[in-house]
Amino acid sequence: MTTTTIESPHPRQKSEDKPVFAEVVLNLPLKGSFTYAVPPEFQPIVQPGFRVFVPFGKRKLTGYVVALSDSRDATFKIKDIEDVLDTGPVLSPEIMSLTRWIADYYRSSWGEAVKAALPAGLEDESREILTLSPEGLQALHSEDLNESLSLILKSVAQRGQVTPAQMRRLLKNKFSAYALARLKQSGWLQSQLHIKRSAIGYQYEKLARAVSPLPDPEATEKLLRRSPKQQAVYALLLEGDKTLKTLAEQIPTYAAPFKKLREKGLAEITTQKNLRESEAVKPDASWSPEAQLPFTPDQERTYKELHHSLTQGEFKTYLLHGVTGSGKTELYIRCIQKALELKKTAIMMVPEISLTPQTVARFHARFGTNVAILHSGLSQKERFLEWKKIQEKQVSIVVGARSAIFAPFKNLGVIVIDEEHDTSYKQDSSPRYHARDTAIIRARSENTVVILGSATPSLESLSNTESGKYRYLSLDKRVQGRLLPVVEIVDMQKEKDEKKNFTILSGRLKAAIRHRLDRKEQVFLFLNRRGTSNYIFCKECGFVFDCHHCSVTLTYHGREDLIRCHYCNYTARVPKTCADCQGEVIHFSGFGTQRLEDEIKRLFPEARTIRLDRDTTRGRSAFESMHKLMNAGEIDILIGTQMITKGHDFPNVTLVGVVHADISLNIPDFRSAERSFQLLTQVAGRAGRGRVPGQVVIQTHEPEHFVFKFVRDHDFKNFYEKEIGNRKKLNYPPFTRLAALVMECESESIGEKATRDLAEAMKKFIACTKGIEMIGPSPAALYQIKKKYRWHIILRSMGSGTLKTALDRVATLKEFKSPFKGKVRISIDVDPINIL
DNA sequence: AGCACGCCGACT
DNA sequence: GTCGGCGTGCTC
Repeated sequence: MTTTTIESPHPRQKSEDKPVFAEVVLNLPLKGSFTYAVPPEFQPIVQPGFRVFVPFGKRKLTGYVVALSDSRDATFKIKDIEDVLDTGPVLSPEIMSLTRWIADYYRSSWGEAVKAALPAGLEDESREILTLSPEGLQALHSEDLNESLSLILKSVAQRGQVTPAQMRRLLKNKFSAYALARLKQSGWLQSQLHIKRSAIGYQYEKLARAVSPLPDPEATEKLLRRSPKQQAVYALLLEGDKTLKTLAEQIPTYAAPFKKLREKGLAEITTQKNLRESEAVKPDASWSPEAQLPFTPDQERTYKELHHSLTQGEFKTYLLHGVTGSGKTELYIRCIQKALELKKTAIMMVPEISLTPQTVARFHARFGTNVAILHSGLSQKERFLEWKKIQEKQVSIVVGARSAIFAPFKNLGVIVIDEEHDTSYKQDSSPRYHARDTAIIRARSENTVVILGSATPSLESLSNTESGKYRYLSLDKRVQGRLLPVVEIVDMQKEKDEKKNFTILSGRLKAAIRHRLDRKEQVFLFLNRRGTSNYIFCKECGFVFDCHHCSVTLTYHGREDLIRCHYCNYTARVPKTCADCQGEVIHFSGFGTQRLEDEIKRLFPEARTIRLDRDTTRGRSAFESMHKLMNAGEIDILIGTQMITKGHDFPNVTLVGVVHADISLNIPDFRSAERSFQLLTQVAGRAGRGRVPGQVVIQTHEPEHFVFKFVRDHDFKNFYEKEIGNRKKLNYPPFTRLAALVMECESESIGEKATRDLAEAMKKFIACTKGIEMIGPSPAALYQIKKKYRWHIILRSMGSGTLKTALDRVATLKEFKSPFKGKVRISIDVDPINIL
């Protein structure tokens, strides 16, 4: 379909007397929609869900039509929609209501939420392009100009054309908007509005055509008399414009004669813009679906229940709790198969880092070309094409990370969320939505089954099974009777005191590595590098200082020599001795995978060692080659961060070493124990998935911490009981709801003042509002990120309703709306997953 | 978010 | 008196 043959699936009745207005939302942090008039030529076309190009202030932007109406508020002047960018709605009613919920719940604008739901790069924008006029050029050489004027003129002269944004970047603080305005006024600079059309949604095609008006037949005859080939081509063009492709099909040797025709001025080439079409998915003839794996009785029992809900087509959320290797994926696949049998569609979500070629291959093996894949490794164009496959119903399944929840499916049958506890499901920029919770909202309005799967469910989800919101299902046996790994905890404090071993590796872990190397088995060493802030602990007993009110590890501030709670701002001098045993206290300073690698190479020079983390891994190809090497047995020791703990299956890894478990344990966050349990269980699950039972060695300075006991015993149930008790005692989620206000500012003093002012203003009404509480303000745990200082204020309430009311109130405060000359940025994170 | 307008101190 | 910084308010 080209832009010239616009059709609407539901042509709207065109009425002469009633003007049509469109409510348009924009990808700007602006609440509310804007009303535009729909010019008559667009009236039969435009529907809610269409993208339109609209003038907005001095700019032109892509907007999304959310509603049509025939009346309007007469309080402002109304502009016309300038262009319609689609031939059909890109937003279904389902996605529109989902994005509206996101905007409302996570406090972004509707347009921002819509932007998150569509593949990136679709938006057209206008931008201003500046060029130098002849007078300007002359002035640059002859006139006596001040610095800011001449700098601007020079920058334009140098590059031919510049956008204001480029100029700002070029001249930094020497740039003056005022000077630019004057230059434009004087006519020395010319400004033009260029519309930058997104290349993603369109494709351009070369078109051959006869030059019109046609020269008189006699002249043409004369020109072509002696060249039958040219005549043939020309005759074809007279029938109508031809793409070069069709021309080639009809006359394979068209090129030379066509060139002659152009030289003779009879033909020309133009470019036509078409809406990009996705290539039809070609069924792979050689492909046949891989056989189903037989179910264990456990799986069979679980499936029976899921099957029931699937065939009922009801909204129901299941939490599938199954240890690593218990066959969750096979269950997901069967449920998806069931949905397809029912002529429905399916969304399969996995954490970004689990979306490995292995995972993808598994789905391709079972569903062939019926699967679209959405992951961050795709280019914008590839991503758009995958999205288009879904939109055009060429596929019925999507496998993808967070944004797959917006897959434009109709008739959704099941949404699977694997590793539901994974924190990557929460987007960390606006709109800060949680894909799991968004999935449940979507499922509710589309009567769909949701399956949340995890070996280590989040406390939130598990407590939802207790309240009856979710249905709990468990798979507690590993398929083929595989054994759970044997977990040992090594006390690194003792290692130092008793064995005088001050290196990274304990004697126990070294011996274990040696043993595995001798047996030609593989070793995986895990080091969590997300230990950004320093903490204080006792050298003698390993006691870590934490806040009594918040149960959050206190962070050490070297500059002021203080320790501080990043929730409630409790501050204290660094204690001289340990509160527990009077021992000497020191502060933690970390080491990374690089140092671990050096150490390993020194200790085991003969072993083939590879390190995989953000520094050594660029792109997915590094993963793939690592994977091949591992499975070919070309690597003995793999050193890595969290990146390699998911979605990879290494059957010959029999030893997993967690080098420094304390890092995740002491992240100043109330969820650090839960995180650590999940992480350690996950990492341990990497050991011994083949025939050989696995061994796990965890090194820590706090062997007494309750998390380790439960990790060692593979005891999720009791971990949950213990941790949920802690949460209840301290009033944390899932017993309460949180929202974090995050202030960011380049100036420390201004930011501090703005934060204090906002907190004061909030205190006034929080104090007299029931069921809501303010924690902080305090400097953020990550106090400085990219030259910006950060603070936060946490709001805690009993229910999400109270929280919403309070946030609505906050949004009206002038301290929130215009925080200090616009230098301070305030964002709201509802249901924050990392308060750092 | 971006952009214009308008107020005020600083200096050719 | 102009220049240029910066806060304020608006965008259908």
